[in-house]
Amino acid sequence: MTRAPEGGPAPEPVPEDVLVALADPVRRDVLTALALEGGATATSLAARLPVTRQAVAKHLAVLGRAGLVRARRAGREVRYEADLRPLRRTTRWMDTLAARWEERLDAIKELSEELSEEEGTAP
Amino acid sequence: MTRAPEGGPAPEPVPEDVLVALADPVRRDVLTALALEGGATATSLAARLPVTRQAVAKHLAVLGRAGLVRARRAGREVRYEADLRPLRRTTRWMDTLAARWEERLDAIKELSEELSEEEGTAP
DNA sequence: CGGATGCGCAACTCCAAGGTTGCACACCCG
DNA sequence: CGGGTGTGCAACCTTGGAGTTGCGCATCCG
Repeated sequence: MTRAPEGGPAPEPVPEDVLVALADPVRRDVLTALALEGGATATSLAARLPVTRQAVAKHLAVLGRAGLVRARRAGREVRYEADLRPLRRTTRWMDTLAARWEERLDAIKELSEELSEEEGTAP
Repeated sequence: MTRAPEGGPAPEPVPEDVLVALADPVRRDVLTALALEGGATATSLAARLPVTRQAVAKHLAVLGRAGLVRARRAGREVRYEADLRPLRRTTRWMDTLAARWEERLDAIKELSEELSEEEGTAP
């Protein structure tokens, strides 16, 4: 689930959501377990984590909102699987930002050096 | 400051701290402003943000704990500068994790397909 | 059929993060 | 020297995130 089927305009997961999702240690553990076991239910996850099933369910909802997890109903149980594409997208987003910022910082540094030269390295 | 001078064993900033730091929108704005202007004080940052100077100071402390920001005292004011290296380190860390997980997921998928074949594509 | 088993929803508690105000101290400058 | 400016620290308030318990409903299986 994680969202009502055909309910709203389906807010696309943005990199910010991924950052929020990964900021929590329990959520990281959930995602790790999901990736290592290739899918699990909220109940089975709660068994190997120090929290209750409901807590896990909430974390899965957050991960789902970030697009990192997809739910699949199988009979009476709900199987969750990890989707790592948003993660990749987020790292690329961060790298792009970092590149832009570094470029900017270099430009500023260079500019300030030029100013120092023009003024004869004045104090 | 951001840490007592010669106080403890100096807890090294880990990728988790970076995730926590970047999970907050105000903190992202602070870091952005710092990168675009090449350094600023808590007061000047508070001027262009919808929060008080003290709030900015707390955010700068969090960013500092993640290693994303360094403080430099200049007379009576404290100039903060962005350090993007922890950011780069974090994206690489995340990419490595993603790669490991994807590898694992592929292996599981392949395994389950083999099992299906052995059983004659049973339902 | 009837008891397990698994989920979802709702109400409630708890605490830390984010934010503010107030004040004292250090510093620069006219 | 004295006022203006910039910081740091501490107390305090408020909100939302994280977690739990309790209950009702659906589904599987002996």
